[in-house]
Amino acid sequence: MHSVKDEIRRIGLVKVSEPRERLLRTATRLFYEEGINGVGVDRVVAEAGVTRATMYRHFPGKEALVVAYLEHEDAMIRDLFAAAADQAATTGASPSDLLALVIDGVADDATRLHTRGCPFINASAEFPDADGPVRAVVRRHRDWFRATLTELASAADAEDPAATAAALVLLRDAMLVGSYLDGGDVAASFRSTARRVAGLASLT
Amino acid sequence: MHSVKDEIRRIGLVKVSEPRERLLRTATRLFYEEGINGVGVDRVVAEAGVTRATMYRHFPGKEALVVAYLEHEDAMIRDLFAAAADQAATTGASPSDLLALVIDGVADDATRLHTRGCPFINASAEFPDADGPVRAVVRRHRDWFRATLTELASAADAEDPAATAAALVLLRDAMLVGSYLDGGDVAASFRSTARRVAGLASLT
DNA sequence: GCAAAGAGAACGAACGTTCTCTCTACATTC
DNA sequence: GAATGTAGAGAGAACGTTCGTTCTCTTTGC
Repeated sequence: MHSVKDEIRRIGLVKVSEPRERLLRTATRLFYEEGINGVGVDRVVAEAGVTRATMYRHFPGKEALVVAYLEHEDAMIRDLFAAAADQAATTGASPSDLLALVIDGVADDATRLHTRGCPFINASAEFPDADGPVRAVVRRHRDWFRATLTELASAADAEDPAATAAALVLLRDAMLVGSYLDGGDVAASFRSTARRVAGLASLT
Repeated sequence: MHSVKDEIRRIGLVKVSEPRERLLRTATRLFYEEGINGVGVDRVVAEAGVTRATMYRHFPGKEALVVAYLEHEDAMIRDLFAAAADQAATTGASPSDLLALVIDGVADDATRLHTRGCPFINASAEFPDADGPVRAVVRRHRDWFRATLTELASAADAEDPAATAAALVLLRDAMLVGSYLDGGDVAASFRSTARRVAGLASLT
Protein backbone atom coordinates (compact mmCIF):
# COMPACT_ATOMS: atom_id res chain seq x y z
CA MET A 1 0.00 0.00 0.00
CA HIS A 2 1.30 3.39 -0.94
CA SER A 3 1.51 6.30 1.46
CA VAL A 4 1.02 9.94 0.66
CA LYS A 5 4.74 10.47 0.82
CA ASP A 6 5.28 7.59 -1.58
CA GLU A 7 2.82 9.11 -3.99
CA ILE A 8 4.51 12.51 -3.82
CA ARG A 9 7.86 10.89 -4.32
CA ARG A 10 6.54 8.79 -7.21
CA ILE A 11 5.05 11.75 -9.02
CA GLY A 12 8.30 13.53 -8.46
CA LEU A 13 6.72 16.82 -7.46
CA VAL A 14 8.87 17.48 -4.44
CA LYS A 15 11.29 15.57 -2.38
CA VAL A 16 9.84 15.18 1.06
CA SER A 17 12.08 16.90 3.53
CA GLU A 18 13.37 14.88 6.37
CA PRO A 19 12.62 16.39 9.79
CA ARG A 20 16.26 17.16 10.39
CA GLU A 21 16.49 19.05 7.14
CA ARG A 22 13.40 21.10 7.90
CA LEU A 23 14.61 21.80 11.42
CA LEU A 24 17.95 23.05 10.20
CA ARG A 25 16.44 25.14 7.43
CA THR A 26 13.89 26.70 9.78
CA ALA A 27 16.47 27.31 12.48
CA THR A 28 18.78 28.92 9.93
CA ARG A 29 16.07 31.29 8.82
CA LEU A 30 14.77 32.18 12.27
CA PHE A 31 18.12 32.44 14.03
CA TYR A 32 19.49 34.66 11.31
CA GLU A 33 16.48 36.92 10.93
CA GLU A 34 15.44 37.30 14.54
CA GLY A 35 18.50 36.54 16.59
CA ILE A 36 19.27 33.30 18.38
CA ASN A 37 18.22 34.14 21.92
CA GLY A 38 15.08 35.76 20.60
CA VAL A 39 13.83 32.53 19.05
CA GLY A 40 12.65 29.73 21.29
CA VAL A 41 12.69 26.04 20.57
CA ASP A 42 8.92 26.13 20.33
CA ARG A 43 9.03 28.56 17.43
CA VAL A 44 11.56 26.46 15.57
CA VAL A 45 9.75 23.17 15.93
CA ALA A 46 6.38 24.76 15.19
CA GLU A 47 7.50 26.43 11.98
CA ALA A 48 9.44 23.36 10.95
CA GLY A 49 6.31 21.26 11.36
CA VAL A 50 8.07 18.99 13.80
CA THR A 51 7.44 18.02 17.38
CA ARG A 52 9.74 18.81 20.24
CA ALA A 53 10.48 15.13 20.74
CA THR A 54 11.71 14.84 17.16
CA MET A 55 13.98 17.80 17.57
CA TYR A 56 15.59 16.37 20.68
CA ARG A 57 16.00 13.11 18.81
CA HIS A 58 18.19 14.88 16.25
CA PHE A 59 19.89 17.48 18.41
CA PRO A 60 21.00 17.11 22.03
CA GLY A 61 19.76 20.62 22.77
CA LYS A 62 19.28 24.09 21.44
CA GLU A 63 22.98 24.87 21.47
CA ALA A 64 23.63 21.94 19.15
CA LEU A 65 21.03 23.37 16.81
CA VAL A 66 22.83 26.71 16.89
CA VAL A 67 26.12 25.01 16.11
CA ALA A 68 24.49 23.13 13.23
CA TYR A 69 23.07 26.41 11.94
CA LEU A 70 26.47 28.08 11.90
CA GLU A 71 28.12 25.04 10.36
CA HIS A 72 25.48 25.17 7.66
CA GLU A 73 26.31 28.81 6.98
CA ASP A 74 29.97 27.89 6.90
CA ALA A 75 29.30 25.10 4.41
CA MET A 76 27.39 27.47 2.16
CA ILE A 77 30.29 29.87 1.93
CA ARG A 78 32.70 27.03 1.29
CA ASP A 79 30.41 25.91 -1.51
CA LEU A 80 30.56 29.41 -2.91
CA PHE A 81 34.33 29.23 -2.96
CA ALA A 82 34.26 25.74 -4.45
CA ALA A 83 31.87 26.86 -7.18
CA ALA A 84 34.16 29.74 -8.06
CA ALA A 85 37.13 27.37 -8.15
CA ASP A 86 35.22 24.98 -10.42
CA GLN A 87 34.24 27.75 -12.76
CA ALA A 88 37.80 28.99 -12.86
CA ALA A 89 39.09 25.49 -13.58
CA THR A 90 36.66 24.80 -16.42
CA THR A 91 37.16 28.17 -18.06
CA GLY A 92 40.91 28.07 -17.55
CA ALA A 93 40.86 31.29 -15.59
CA SER A 94 43.96 32.67 -13.95
CA PRO A 95 44.42 32.83 -10.16
CA SER A 96 43.70 36.55 -10.37
CA ASP A 97 40.46 35.80 -12.17
CA LEU A 98 39.56 33.33 -9.46
CA LEU A 99 40.17 35.95 -6.80
CA ALA A 100 37.89 38.31 -8.71
CA LEU A 101 35.27 35.59 -8.96
CA VAL A 102 35.38 35.01 -5.24
CA ILE A 103 35.08 38.72 -4.53
CA ASP A 104 32.07 38.95 -6.81
CA GLY A 105 30.54 35.90 -5.19
CA VAL A 106 30.95 37.33 -1.72
CA ALA A 107 29.44 40.64 -2.79
CA ASP A 108 26.56 38.88 -4.49
CA ASP A 109 25.94 36.73 -1.45
CA ALA A 110 25.79 39.80 0.77
CA THR A 111 23.26 41.57 -1.40
CA ARG A 112 21.00 38.60 -1.95
CA LEU A 113 21.23 36.28 1.03
CA HIS A 114 22.87 38.00 3.94
CA THR A 115 21.13 41.32 4.36
CA ARG A 116 20.92 41.10 8.11
CA GLY A 117 24.61 41.13 8.86
CA CYS A 118 27.08 38.32 9.29
CA PRO A 119 25.67 35.21 10.99
CA PHE A 120 28.95 34.64 12.81
CA ILE A 121 29.33 38.20 14.03
CA ASN A 122 25.72 38.26 15.14
CA ALA A 123 26.03 34.94 16.93
CA SER A 124 29.17 36.11 18.69
CA ALA A 125 27.26 39.08 20.05
CA GLU A 126 24.91 36.67 21.78
CA PHE A 127 27.46 34.10 22.93
CA PRO A 128 30.07 35.78 25.12
CA ASP A 129 31.75 32.58 26.19
CA ALA A 130 34.82 32.47 23.97
CA ASP A 131 35.48 28.86 24.93
CA GLY A 132 32.00 27.58 24.12
CA PRO A 133 31.12 25.44 21.11
CA VAL A 134 29.38 28.31 19.32
CA ARG A 135 32.38 30.58 19.37
CA ALA A 136 34.52 27.63 18.36
CA VAL A 137 32.55 27.32 15.12
CA VAL A 138 32.95 31.05 14.55
CA ARG A 139 36.69 30.77 15.07
CA ARG A 140 36.99 27.83 12.70
CA HIS A 141 35.01 29.64 10.05
CA ARG A 142 37.00 32.83 10.26
CA ASP A 143 40.31 30.98 10.32
CA TRP A 144 39.35 29.02 7.24
CA PHE A 145 38.11 32.13 5.49
CA ARG A 146 41.29 34.04 6.15
CA ALA A 147 43.54 31.12 5.27
CA THR A 148 41.72 30.47 2.02
CA LEU A 149 41.91 34.10 1.00
CA THR A 150 45.61 34.07 1.81
CA GLU A 151 46.11 31.11 -0.50
CA LEU A 152 44.13 32.74 -3.26
CA ALA A 153 46.05 36.00 -2.87
CA SER A 154 49.29 34.10 -2.85
CA ALA A 155 48.38 32.22 -6.02
CA ALA A 156 47.42 35.52 -7.62
CA ASP A 157 50.92 36.82 -6.83
CA ALA A 158 49.82 39.45 -4.37
CA GLU A 159 52.63 41.40 -2.78
CA ASP A 160 51.66 40.54 0.78
CA PRO A 161 49.12 37.68 0.71
CA ALA A 162 48.49 37.74 4.45
CA ALA A 163 47.89 41.48 4.50
CA THR A 164 45.70 41.23 1.43
CA ALA A 165 43.61 38.51 3.03
CA ALA A 166 43.31 40.51 6.23
CA ALA A 167 42.09 43.51 4.28
CA LEU A 168 39.54 41.39 2.42
CA VAL A 169 38.22 39.91 5.65
CA LEU A 170 37.96 43.40 7.06
CA LEU A 171 36.13 44.67 4.00
CA ARG A 172 33.67 41.81 4.04
CA ASP A 173 32.87 42.30 7.72
CA ALA A 174 32.30 45.98 7.15
CA MET A 175 30.16 45.38 4.06
CA LEU A 176 27.87 42.96 5.88
CA VAL A 177 27.51 45.22 8.89
CA GLY A 178 27.15 48.37 6.82
CA SER A 179 24.52 47.05 4.46
CA TYR A 180 22.49 45.85 7.42
CA LEU A 181 22.67 48.98 9.56
CA ASP A 182 23.15 51.72 7.01
CA GLY A 183 21.55 50.25 3.92
CA GLY A 184 22.57 51.52 0.54
CA ASP A 185 24.64 49.78 -2.06
CA VAL A 186 27.70 48.88 -0.03
CA ALA A 187 28.37 45.88 -2.23
CA ALA A 188 29.48 48.03 -5.15
CA SER A 189 32.08 49.89 -3.12
CA PHE A 190 33.13 46.60 -1.56
CA ARG A 191 33.79 45.14 -4.98
CA SER A 192 35.84 48.06 -6.20
CA THR A 193 37.79 48.42 -2.96
CA ALA A 194 38.36 44.67 -2.64
CA ARG A 195 39.64 44.44 -6.20
CA ARG A 196 41.96 47.32 -5.54
CA VAL A 197 43.49 45.89 -2.36
CA ALA A 198 43.79 42.54 -4.12
CA GLY A 199 45.84 44.17 -6.83
CA LEU A 200 43.27 43.48 -9.52
CA ALA A 201 42.19 45.72 -12.35
CA SER A 202 39.38 47.88 -11.01
CA LEU A 203 37.43 47.92 -14.24
CA THR A 204 33.70 47.41 -13.56
CA MET B 1 20.34 60.72 64.06
CA HIS B 2 22.74 60.02 61.22
CA SER B 3 22.34 57.18 58.78
CA VAL B 4 25.15 55.10 57.36
CA LYS B 5 24.93 57.02 54.12
CA ASP B 6 25.20 60.29 56.00
CA GLU B 7 28.28 59.04 57.75
CA ILE B 8 29.90 57.97 54.48
CA ARG B 9 29.05 61.28 52.94
CA ARG B 10 30.37 63.16 55.97
CA ILE B 11 33.66 61.33 56.03
CA GLY B 12 33.91 61.98 52.31
CA LEU B 13 35.14 58.54 51.44
CA VAL B 14 32.92 57.95 48.45
CA LYS B 15 30.02 59.67 46.90
CA VAL B 16 27.03 57.42 47.27
CA SER B 17 25.77 56.53 43.81
CA GLU B 18 22.18 57.19 43.05
CA PRO B 19 20.24 54.07 42.13
CA ARG B 20 19.68 55.22 38.59
CA GLU B 21 23.38 55.75 38.09
CA ARG B 22 24.25 52.33 39.45
CA LEU B 23 21.54 50.71 37.34
CA LEU B 24 22.78 52.31 34.16
CA ARG B 25 26.40 51.52 34.89
CA THR B 26 25.63 47.90 35.72
CA ALA B 27 23.37 47.50 32.71
CA THR B 28 26.04 48.98 30.48
CA ARG B 29 28.60 46.52 31.73
CA LEU B 30 26.38 43.43 31.66
CA PHE B 31 24.61 44.16 28.38
CA TYR B 32 27.88 44.81 26.63
CA GLU B 33 29.81 41.90 28.06
CA GLU B 34 27.15 39.20 28.02
CA GLY B 35 24.62 40.31 25.43
CA ILE B 36 21.29 41.94 26.10
CA ASN B 37 18.94 39.00 25.82
CA GLY B 38 21.32 36.92 27.87
CA VAL B 39 21.04 39.18 30.89
CA GLY B 40 17.83 39.26 32.87
CA VAL B 41 16.43 42.10 34.90
CA ASP B 42 17.18 40.13 38.04
CA ARG B 43 20.89 40.09 37.26
CA VAL B 44 20.98 43.82 36.62
CA VAL B 45 19.15 44.84 39.78
CA ALA B 46 21.06 42.35 41.90
CA GLU B 47 24.49 43.51 40.74
CA ALA B 48 23.44 47.13 40.92
CA GLY B 49 22.41 46.64 44.54
CA VAL B 50 18.92 47.83 43.76
CA THR B 51 15.49 46.30 44.06
CA ARG B 52 13.21 45.52 41.17
CA ALA B 53 10.73 48.13 42.34
CA THR B 54 13.40 50.81 42.19
CA MET B 55 14.33 49.84 38.68
CA TYR B 56 10.77 50.04 37.46
CA ARG B 57 10.53 53.41 39.17
CA HIS B 58 13.30 54.75 36.95
CA PHE B 59 12.68 52.81 33.76
CA PRO B 60 9.32 51.78 32.29
CA GLY B 61 10.75 48.40 31.37
CA LYS B 62 13.81 46.52 30.24
CA GLU B 63 13.70 47.97 26.75
CA ALA B 64 13.97 51.48 28.18
CA LEU B 65 17.03 50.33 30.07
CA VAL B 66 18.51 49.03 26.84
CA VAL B 67 17.82 52.34 25.14
CA ALA B 68 19.43 54.20 28.04
CA TYR B 69 22.45 51.91 27.79
CA LEU B 70 22.92 52.65 24.11
CA GLU B 71 22.37 56.36 24.61
CA HIS B 72 25.03 56.24 27.28
CA GLU B 73 27.43 54.63 24.86
CA ASP B 74 26.52 57.24 22.30
CA ALA B 75 27.20 60.02 24.80
CA MET B 76 30.60 58.58 25.63
CA ILE B 77 31.70 58.65 22.02
CA ARG B 78 30.40 62.17 21.60
CA ASP B 79 32.41 63.13 24.65
CA LEU B 80 35.44 61.59 23.03
CA PHE B 81 34.90 63.76 19.98
CA ALA B 82 34.28 66.82 22.14
CA ALA B 83 37.45 66.21 24.10
CA ALA B 84 39.44 65.96 20.90
CA ALA B 85 37.86 69.19 19.66
CA ASP B 86 38.71 70.93 22.94
CA GLN B 87 42.27 69.74 22.80
CA ALA B 88 42.57 70.89 19.21
CA ALA B 89 41.12 74.29 20.09
CA THR B 90 43.42 74.91 23.04
CA THR B 91 46.55 73.79 21.23
CA GLY B 92 45.58 75.59 18.06
CA ALA B 93 45.69 72.40 16.05
CA SER B 94 44.66 72.32 12.42
CA PRO B 95 41.52 70.50 11.18
CA SER B 96 43.81 67.76 9.90
CA ASP B 97 45.32 67.44 13.35
CA LEU B 98 41.85 67.20 14.82
CA LEU B 99 40.96 64.41 12.43
CA ALA B 100 44.11 62.60 13.50
CA LEU B 101 43.21 63.13 17.14
CA VAL B 102 39.78 61.64 16.59
CA ILE B 103 41.21 58.64 14.78
CA ASP B 104 43.64 58.07 17.63
CA GLY B 105 40.84 58.44 20.15
CA VAL B 106 38.67 55.91 18.37
CA ALA B 107 41.54 53.45 18.15
CA ASP B 108 42.38 53.95 21.79
CA ASP B 109 38.76 53.47 22.80
CA ALA B 110 38.58 50.20 20.89
CA THR B 111 41.71 48.78 22.53
CA ARG B 112 40.85 49.83 26.06
CA LEU B 113 37.09 49.97 26.46
CA HIS B 114 35.38 48.20 23.61
CA THR B 115 37.04 44.85 23.27
CA ARG B 116 33.82 42.95 22.80
CA GLY B 117 32.74 44.52 19.55
CA CYS B 118 30.54 47.50 18.83
CA PRO B 119 27.64 47.94 21.27
CA PHE B 120 25.39 49.14 18.47
CA ILE B 121 26.23 46.35 16.07
CA ASN B 122 25.80 43.79 18.82
CA ALA B 123 22.49 45.24 19.92
CA SER B 124 21.26 45.25 16.34
CA ALA B 125 21.96 41.54 16.13
CA GLU B 126 19.53 40.99 18.98
CA PHE B 127 16.85 43.46 17.94
CA PRO B 128 15.60 42.62 14.46
CA ASP B 129 12.75 45.11 14.49
CA ALA B 130 14.15 47.99 12.46
CA ASP B 131 11.31 50.26 13.57
CA GLY B 132 11.76 49.65 17.29
CA PRO B 133 13.24 52.15 19.75
CA VAL B 134 16.51 50.23 20.06
CA ARG B 135 17.28 50.31 16.38
CA ALA B 136 16.26 53.95 16.33
CA VAL B 137 19.05 54.76 18.77
CA VAL B 138 21.48 52.80 16.64
CA ARG B 139 20.40 54.73 13.58
CA ARG B 140 20.77 58.08 15.31
CA HIS B 141 24.20 57.17 16.55
CA ARG B 142 25.48 56.00 13.22
CA ASP B 143 24.00 58.97 11.39
CA TRP B 144 25.64 61.36 13.82
CA PHE B 145 28.94 59.51 13.60
CA ARG B 146 28.99 59.60 9.84
CA ALA B 147 27.86 63.23 9.65
CA THR B 148 30.47 64.35 12.16
CA LEU B 149 33.24 62.56 10.34
CA THR B 150 32.07 64.14 7.10
CA GLU B 151 32.33 67.57 8.69
CA LEU B 152 35.78 66.84 10.05
CA ALA B 153 36.96 65.50 6.70
CA SER B 154 35.49 68.51 4.96
CA ALA B 155 37.24 70.91 7.35
CA ALA B 156 40.46 69.01 6.78
CA ASP B 157 40.07 69.63 3.03
CA ALA B 158 39.59 66.00 2.09
CA GLU B 159 38.95 65.39 -1.58
CA ASP B 160 35.64 63.62 -1.05
CA PRO B 161 34.48 64.19 2.56
CA ALA B 162 31.48 61.89 2.29
CA ALA B 163 33.53 59.04 0.86
CA THR B 164 36.24 59.60 3.43
CA ALA B 165 33.71 59.48 6.25
CA ALA B 166 32.14 56.34 4.82
CA ALA B 167 35.56 54.70 4.68
CA LEU B 168 36.29 55.68 8.28
CA VAL B 169 32.97 54.30 9.48
CA LEU B 170 33.72 51.10 7.62
CA LEU B 171 37.17 50.85 9.12
CA ARG B 172 35.93 51.42 12.62
CA ASP B 173 33.23 48.76 12.29
CA ALA B 174 35.77 46.30 10.99
CA MET B 175 38.28 47.14 13.71
CA LEU B 176 35.77 46.59 16.49
CA VAL B 177 34.54 43.32 15.00
CA GLY B 178 38.00 42.11 14.12
CA SER B 179 39.58 42.79 17.47
CA TYR B 180 36.74 40.97 19.17
CA LEU B 181 36.64 37.88 16.97
CA ASP B 182 40.17 37.63 15.68
CA GLY B 183 42.17 39.31 18.40
CA GLY B 184 45.51 40.77 17.59
CA ASP B 185 46.47 44.39 17.30
CA VAL B 186 43.90 45.59 14.80
CA ALA B 187 44.03 49.09 16.23
CA ALA B 188 47.46 49.75 14.78
CA SER B 189 46.44 48.86 11.25
CA PHE B 190 43.25 50.81 11.76
CA ARG B 191 45.21 53.91 12.66
CA SER B 192 47.53 53.70 9.69
CA THR B 193 44.79 52.84 7.22
CA ALA B 194 42.43 55.47 8.59
CA ARG B 195 45.09 58.16 8.39
CA ARG B 196 45.79 57.15 4.82
CA VAL B 197 42.19 57.29 3.63
CA ALA B 198 41.80 60.58 5.47
CA GLY B 199 44.67 62.00 3.49
CA LEU B 200 46.89 62.47 6.51
CA ALA B 201 50.56 61.87 6.85
CA SER B 202 50.95 58.21 7.76
CA LEU B 203 53.86 58.75 10.13
CA THR B 204 52.50 56.71 13.04
C1' DG C 1 8.61 -5.86 14.29
C1' DC C 2 11.16 -1.96 14.93
C1' DA C 3 12.90 2.54 14.44
C1' DA C 4 11.36 7.14 13.68
C1' DA C 5 7.95 10.74 13.88
C1' DG C 6 3.58 12.92 15.57
C1' DA C 7 0.80 14.58 19.57
C1' DG C 8 0.68 16.55 23.74
C1' DA C 9 1.25 16.79 28.73
C1' DA C 10 4.48 18.10 32.17
C1' DC C 11 8.65 19.64 34.44
C1' DG C 12 11.47 23.23 36.99
C1' DA C 13 13.63 27.41 36.00
C1' DA C 14 13.99 32.00 34.38
C1' DC C 15 11.78 35.64 32.16
C1' DG C 16 9.59 40.61 32.61
C1' DT C 17 6.41 42.78 35.46
C1' DT C 18 3.47 44.26 39.44
C1' DC C 19 2.35 44.26 44.04
C1' DT C 20 2.49 45.31 49.29
C1' DC C 21 4.99 46.68 53.21
C1' DT C 22 8.58 49.00 55.80
C1' DC C 23 12.13 52.27 56.34
C1' DT C 24 14.85 56.22 55.47
C1' DA C 25 15.70 61.04 53.79
C1' DC C 26 14.33 65.55 53.36
C1' DA C 27 11.18 69.61 53.04
C1' DT C 28 7.31 71.82 55.29
C1' DT C 29 5.00 73.32 59.20
C1' DC C 30 3.96 74.47 64.00
C1' DG D 1 14.18 72.94 66.91
C1' DA D 2 10.83 69.14 67.06
C1' DA D 3 6.82 67.11 64.72
C1' DT D 4 4.79 65.85 60.41
C1' DG D 5 4.11 64.67 55.48
C1' DT D 6 5.82 62.75 51.39
C1' DA D 7 8.66 60.84 47.94
C1' DG D 8 12.09 57.44 47.07
C1' DA D 9 14.44 53.15 48.07
C1' DG D 10 14.85 48.44 50.28
C1' DA D 11 12.86 43.77 50.91
C1' DG D 12 10.41 40.29 49.09
C1' DA D 13 6.29 37.80 47.55
C1' DA D 14 3.65 36.95 43.53
C1' DC D 15 1.83 37.31 38.86
C1' DG D 16 1.44 34.90 34.21
C1' DT D 17 4.46 33.70 30.38
C1' DT D 18 8.04 31.61 28.15
C1' DC D 19 12.14 29.10 28.30
C1' DG D 20 14.68 24.50 27.50
C1' DT D 21 13.98 19.87 28.44
C1' DT D 22 11.83 15.28 29.33
C1' DC D 23 8.16 12.29 29.41
C1' DT D 24 4.32 8.93 27.72
C1' DC D 25 1.50 7.29 24.14
C1' DT D 26 0.06 6.52 19.48
C1' DT D 27 0.86 6.29 14.59
C1' DT D 28 3.55 5.67 10.56
C1' DG D 29 6.93 3.58 7.24
C1' DC D 30 10.13 0.01 5.74
